[in-house]
Amino acid sequence: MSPRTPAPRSRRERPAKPALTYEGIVHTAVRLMQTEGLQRVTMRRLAQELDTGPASLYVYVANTAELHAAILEKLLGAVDLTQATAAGDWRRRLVAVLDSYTWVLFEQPSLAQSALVARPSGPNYLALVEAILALLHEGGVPDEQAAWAVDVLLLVATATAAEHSARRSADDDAADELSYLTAAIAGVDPVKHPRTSALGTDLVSGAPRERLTWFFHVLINGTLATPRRAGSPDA
Amino acid sequence: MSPRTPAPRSRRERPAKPALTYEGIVHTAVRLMQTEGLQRVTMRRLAQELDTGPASLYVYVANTAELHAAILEKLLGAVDLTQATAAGDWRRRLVAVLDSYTWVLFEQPSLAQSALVARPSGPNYLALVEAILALLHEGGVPDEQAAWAVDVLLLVATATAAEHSARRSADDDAADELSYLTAAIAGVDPVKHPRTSALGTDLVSGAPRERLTWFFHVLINGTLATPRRAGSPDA
DNA sequence: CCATCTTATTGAACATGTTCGTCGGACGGC
DNA sequence: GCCGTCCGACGAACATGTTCAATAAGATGG
Repeated sequence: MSPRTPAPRSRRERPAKPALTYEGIVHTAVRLMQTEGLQRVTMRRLAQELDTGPASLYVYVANTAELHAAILEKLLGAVDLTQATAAGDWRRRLVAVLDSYTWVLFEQPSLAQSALVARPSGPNYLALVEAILALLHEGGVPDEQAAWAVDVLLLVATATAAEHSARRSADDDAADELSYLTAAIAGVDPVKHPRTSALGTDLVSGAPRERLTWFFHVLINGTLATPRRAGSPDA
Repeated sequence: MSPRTPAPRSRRERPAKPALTYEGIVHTAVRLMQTEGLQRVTMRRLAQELDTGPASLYVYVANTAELHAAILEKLLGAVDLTQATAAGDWRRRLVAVLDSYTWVLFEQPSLAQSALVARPSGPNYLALVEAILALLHEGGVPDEQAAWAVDVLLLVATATAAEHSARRSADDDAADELSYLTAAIAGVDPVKHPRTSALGTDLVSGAPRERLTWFFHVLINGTLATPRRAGSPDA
């Protein structure tokens, strides 16, 4: 807005600046993301927006990953948790909640990446955990298993989204198949790697979301079938 | 080796330089990692080691993540795949292979993080995939499900390791419990979040490796119980 | 044997994350 | 009301990833 910073005099002697706050920083970061895109939400750009220097932010935020995790936490407010208390099959409702979570992540895959190393722990995240735990409880999953199940469920969802943070080629859809993996599988030696060769492109095929839904069902079924102490139910 | 670059004259007019190669770059990167630690394996440091500029590396490697993924691929040579063809319960052997994989990752968690966004696709990785597929086949897992199961299995292992790339506090073991999550769970409202409150510290307890082993069993059992088309076996 | 073209290479530049020593104001004790 | 202490804020600095236009070397064609 300012047609070039009016006076380059030291910020130190500005009269009344609204004093930095964690909440203020995160709020500004979210707004910046919505207006200019996530890749513009850098420490420096954010500091500029707050009319200060980058170093000042480090008093409230440990690093960029934590900042991004804080943004994600805010975005998690958009996750639809109404299914948690709705009627119907609990599995379907649980998958619905997880799907809603992944919608948010797939919009901003690089946030998912940050969330892996600096997990959010704000109210929206806790509400999500609570909803999943309630659904698992409703499904008769023992507490011990539910505590870890919620972990894997969110881990798989988050990691799957994070995987897509590299794929960018926005225009050409055919280009996303140029992955080295696809090429490597195609040129594999059928003698040394019979199974890989037999499955071929099945290994890399399938829409991401379809896969993820299957993953969720695997985890739910597996949780029901796997007590904490013994490794497998029939071993 | 050179006791301080003898002559700082332009590299351009050096006589015979061994010509950059992808293999050479990765080999040097691995050596550098073993001698100086992973955090020293930067584009600039690596270029310096190869007596060239950083830009030259980008002809062979797309970015740092891909470089790190290439390093991991080399390290995967240490994964013990002998269990794949051994005798005994296939589940136990499958978990043994996956455990061996995670040992490598837990040594260098930040490599796991890179591997999430830029998956390795070299011979060692393919051998690992082949081994897992063979074991799933031996267990009677249908091909369609096996193709996706190998994906989740490796995803969970990799993501779990990546989660640990932040935890650093090498000396004080008690400090790793200062995670915001733990605090958030402790101070949760029992009325709004009954399930979370009930489980309490169970949500964050458990040795990482014990958890991961349980995850593996969940995935194996779940894969056996979850066909590709229908969501759940009893729905 | 020379002209031309392709391609790897490179130096320089820019934006970023993060740290450090210092400074200034606010707050509490007297 | 004064002073000393403490802590947040800040400017500057350094290392990093990544891009780009220019250049040299080798291949190709005549």
